[in-house]
Amino acid sequence: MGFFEKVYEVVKRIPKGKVATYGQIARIIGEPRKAKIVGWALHSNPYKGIVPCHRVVNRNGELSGGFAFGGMEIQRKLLEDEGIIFDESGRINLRKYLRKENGSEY
DNA sequence: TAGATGACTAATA
DNA sequence: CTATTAGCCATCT
Repeated sequence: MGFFEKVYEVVKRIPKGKVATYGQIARIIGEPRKAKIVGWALHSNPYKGIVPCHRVVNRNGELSGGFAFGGMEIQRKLLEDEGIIFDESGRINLRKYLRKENGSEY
């Protein structure tokens, strides 16, 4: 299984109402240095509709910014629908929403 | 083959 | 928390 596939698997496992960082995902997979590659995996050709890219944020708790999957506004709306609150700076409370690394089999 | 790029992170101030 | 610097590595040109 390639690195990309692993990324997709992990992202798909993010529970609703929670988020994960790129570094977090990379760590779960077992390659903490490839945080950037995780971003790459999502940017390149994610399984549209299968991988919840909107739940993946950077370590600041901020969303991707540039292109996402239809627009930043949609992304924010989706997260809000899942119960995630954005602060005035357009960021989310990682303390509360960051997903924990449950028993990963990777 | 080499150099530049980027949906990043950790360390430091 | 913000800003800056350096390290990282698969892809692109």
